[in-house]
Amino acid sequence: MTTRTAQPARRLPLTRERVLQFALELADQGGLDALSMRKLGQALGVEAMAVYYHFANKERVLDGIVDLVFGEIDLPAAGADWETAMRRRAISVRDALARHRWAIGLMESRVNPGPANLRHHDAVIGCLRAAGFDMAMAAHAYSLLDAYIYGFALTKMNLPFETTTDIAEMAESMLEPFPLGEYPNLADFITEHAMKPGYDFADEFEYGLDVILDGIERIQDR
Amino acid sequence: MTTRTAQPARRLPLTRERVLQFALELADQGGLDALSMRKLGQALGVEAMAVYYHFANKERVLDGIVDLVFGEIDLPAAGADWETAMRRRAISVRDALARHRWAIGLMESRVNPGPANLRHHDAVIGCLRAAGFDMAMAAHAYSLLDAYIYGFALTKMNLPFETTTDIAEMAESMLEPFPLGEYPNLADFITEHAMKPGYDFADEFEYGLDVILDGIERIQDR
DNA sequence: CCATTGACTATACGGTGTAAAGTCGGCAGA
DNA sequence: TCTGCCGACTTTACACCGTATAGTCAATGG
Repeated sequence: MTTRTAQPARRLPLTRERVLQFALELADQGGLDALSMRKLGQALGVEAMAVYYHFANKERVLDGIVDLVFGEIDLPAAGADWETAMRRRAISVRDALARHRWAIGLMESRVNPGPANLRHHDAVIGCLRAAGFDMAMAAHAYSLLDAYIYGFALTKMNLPFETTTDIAEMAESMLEPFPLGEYPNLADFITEHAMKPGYDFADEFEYGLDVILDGIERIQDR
Repeated sequence: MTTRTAQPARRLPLTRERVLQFALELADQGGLDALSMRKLGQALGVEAMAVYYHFANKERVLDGIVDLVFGEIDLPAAGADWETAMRRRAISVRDALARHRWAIGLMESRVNPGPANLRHHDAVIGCLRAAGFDMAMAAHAYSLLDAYIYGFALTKMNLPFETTTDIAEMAESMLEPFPLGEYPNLADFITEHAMKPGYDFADEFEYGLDVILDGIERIQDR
């Protein structure tokens, strides 16, 4: 009996799936900075270079976890009308980006899109086309919606506050280095609106989304 | 006569302004990767650590060049109606982000906004308020417009093609690893629309912008 | 039994931001 | 004129990063 049988499978072997799973977890917990090849190796119980046996470079790892995020997004349902389908998809993207804030700058810039990514694009275009959009109009609608969705996530991403009192502190520290009254409209906005109880910037998302969907609908109905 | 007078001012002394000017140039020419403290020092004819005498850390340098970009954006004109003022501002932001692609992820995430940044926000809010928007509606409009503007810049930023033939090559290499016909709608979209001569994704910007402005106007008119 | 090979490790290189200490010329006061 | 200070910059060092290259070693097939 060798020591090998005494400790069978003391470590799971590396697979692409296992690597991506741990990479996703690292990024989710500590942002992209926390996802270094060395830390990834350590999390897997392996040297950093072992990952390079399964992935050509770090960029391919990023490709992989971005496609995992795409896989979490609900595809537009086939049965529903385009407007509710697009609305639900938009919220699903927003939610996925909220769960994976590190992904916001990466989702749109993949040179090697994965299958979930392509399937997602295919389904959205298919939904719009099935609803009677011609190609140009489908392009307009898709471009407009995605710019808004990703842009909202981007502007919301690093908001350094969650609560109303956080906003107050933040605003004060931002305006503090400048003469009082230098930015009267901004000051008004903060005191009269952003600091009001019940205000949550995240609520703006659906408001703007509906403005866009209504605008597209009016053009399409003409 | 010393050698000192023979070579007076052989190097300009460092100032915050000069550092930021060179930092901006480095970022414009080679992206954020090209802006390291060592390269910045080298461009200034100085050791990297010299910059730290004028800036607490690299983040403060980034704060500085982001505010230079904000300074390039046209403030909404006071005289014009809100819709043309917002339209011109949006295009001005789009142009500034096109000149400084590296800035796209940074503009919205500054914890220490500079004066140009704050002045910009103040002017936009002031323009909307002067046009009769109440605070909530001004917040809706501003949030919607900026999400779209920055989102469009983000989705357009890393598009790896400029010409129609580039699109064809790109699309082929993207779909090549997958079975033919796996993504029929996407394939249709590319062949029937994106590859048509005269198509330019950048044109989508103003289309979507007008949909949004019209939508806001209709709400405001009610 | 031996050669091969798949999966991983070890080492090294050039890069990063930045803390800490050292240098040095010009200037203020005695 | 000498002295001590101090602003502006340099030197050195550390811990990290992605990754090229070479080495190790158990399992496997002939």
